[in-house]
Amino acid sequence: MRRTQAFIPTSKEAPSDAQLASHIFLSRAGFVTQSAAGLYNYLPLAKRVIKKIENIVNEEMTKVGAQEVELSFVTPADLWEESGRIEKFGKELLRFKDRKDTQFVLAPTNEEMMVDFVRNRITSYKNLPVNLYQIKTKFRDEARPRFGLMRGREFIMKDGYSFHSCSEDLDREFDVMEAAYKKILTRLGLDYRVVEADSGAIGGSESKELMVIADSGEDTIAVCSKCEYGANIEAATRSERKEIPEAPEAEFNKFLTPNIKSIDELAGFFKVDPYYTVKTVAKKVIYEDSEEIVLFFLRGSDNLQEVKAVNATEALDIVDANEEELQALGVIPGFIGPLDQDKAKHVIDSSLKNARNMICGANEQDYHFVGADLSVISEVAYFADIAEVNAGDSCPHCDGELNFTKGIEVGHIFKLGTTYSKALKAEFLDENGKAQPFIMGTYGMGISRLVASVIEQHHDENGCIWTKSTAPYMVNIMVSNIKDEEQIALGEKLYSELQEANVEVIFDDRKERFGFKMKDAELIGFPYTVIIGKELVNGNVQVYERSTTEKTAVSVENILGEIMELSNS
RNA sequence: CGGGGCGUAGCUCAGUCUGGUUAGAGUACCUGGUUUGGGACCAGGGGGUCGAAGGUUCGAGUCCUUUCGCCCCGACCA
Repeated sequence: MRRTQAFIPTSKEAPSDAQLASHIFLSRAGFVTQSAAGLYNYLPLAKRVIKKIENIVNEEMTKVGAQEVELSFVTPADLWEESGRIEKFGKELLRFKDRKDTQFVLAPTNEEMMVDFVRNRITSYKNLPVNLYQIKTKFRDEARPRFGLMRGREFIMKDGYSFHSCSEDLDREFDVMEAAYKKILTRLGLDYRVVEADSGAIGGSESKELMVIADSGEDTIAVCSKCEYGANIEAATRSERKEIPEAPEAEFNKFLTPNIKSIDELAGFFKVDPYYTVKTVAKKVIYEDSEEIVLFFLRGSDNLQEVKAVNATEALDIVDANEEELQALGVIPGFIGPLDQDKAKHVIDSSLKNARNMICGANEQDYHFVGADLSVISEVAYFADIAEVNAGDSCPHCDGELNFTKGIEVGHIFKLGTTYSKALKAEFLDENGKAQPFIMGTYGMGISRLVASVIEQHHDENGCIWTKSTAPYMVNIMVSNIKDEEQIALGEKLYSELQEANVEVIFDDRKERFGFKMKDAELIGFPYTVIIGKELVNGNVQVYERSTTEKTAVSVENILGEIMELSNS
């Protein structure tokens, strides 16, 4: 491509609302433009990058036997009613009617569609397993899209679905997909981590997320300092605390604690480690057709992990409870405790099972219990892991400690089981001629988010630094002085030679000065720029490497070979 | 959903509080010239229903009402 003919509108200034490096540089360098909140247009450079990523995904999927298909973007709403997800997905599902007044949704993911696609077409265990995927636009009407391509409402996602006749085969495929996803991210040149995850709105049992490590990531992940363990904070677990603070010694007693409501105040008042206090978090728990106040009890040293709380209560969502709701219930904020708790349904964190020497609310204005022994309710109360792990907690798998880091979720793989096949009555006949629901897995990867992730991980103050596998063009030929006929002639020659050799090359033949064109090349981030300029009098050109910002002189005779070598390495 | 901010040239913004010729700057763009190793300079030029609708006024970018759009913060520890 000749730069004079390319549609690459670069600019010095980013949109005022751009915050992230990827958003700023992808806008400035002429990759994307915004059309509305969370909606972006892809310019030619972005389209090239997307195709590169898609090709790598396709190659790796083909290697493991997954087959590419394409489902309609507009999907009948009744499939979503059939699975029950039309409620669960809520407003994120964009719904509309066609001219015949039939309800449709824009697909945010395609479990239902894919199950419908195979049901009654694959009917025998002999035709299993099968793994089908597509790479296509998805739409989720997010309450608050942000960060450019990172969290758009419309985005490109690879979504894959596998169908199995037994769970062992699903386990096998799950591992195959994990390995394939890792391969893809490695090929893209990304630093990532595979972590255990919550299954969220999709449903299912085991799931893992592929996280690109970046400070700007929206997810917090806990990673072990010693072993491979990593988990999204929503799902992270820990082993029992090893260094336990010295326990306060006190007989069971009710203590006057006027206006002592927070954990800080309580621990300070009794001069104990918050570990020995019981924290109460009151939430309103929302179910499909009802809601109620639930009290969550934790150690004072822990925080409630809301996703775990949602799972423990099997709720659709949980929101804060307000004072009035608590008063209506008859509980006394600040002095709520788990002992003799009969006012509200409650969940107790498993770290409190059989806990002794605890200080907790006495369910009475201005009173707390000291020396409480929770083993008395261990038989009757509902315990669950609802605590968020803290930095420094012990790894659940080894003796390392957990540290926090930020990640961008670019992939998520699930063992779905029969959730959808049962709901949609998608069955096959097994060896005994008996009808069984498909056992499913689902595997997502955010293609447009990967574009942004590459830049989040690879940029400097001057712009993008594309990895070789993602670069829109491998080489940029830059003629320093467009009036120098010798320079132009060499540029033209090299340009056609590289094209001939199938190197993706752009030829900056614009009538601009050296600095202008260099800044532009740095902003866009081509891996290599061949500078044809002042060194030419010595028979040399220079190769500028974007990732190191170093310029190396190469003789005119050797430049073609040098570039071929660099672009293939 | 709750709270806040902003809509003026392709882009980044000033002007709005305190209404008053023809609405500005930088940048980008076009023409000509100079320059040619880090977004250079000189001269000339094109580009605006001031988000939209309604109202107040002799007069509205500016004041009032409505509305649309975009962005940010929040959705936690009893």
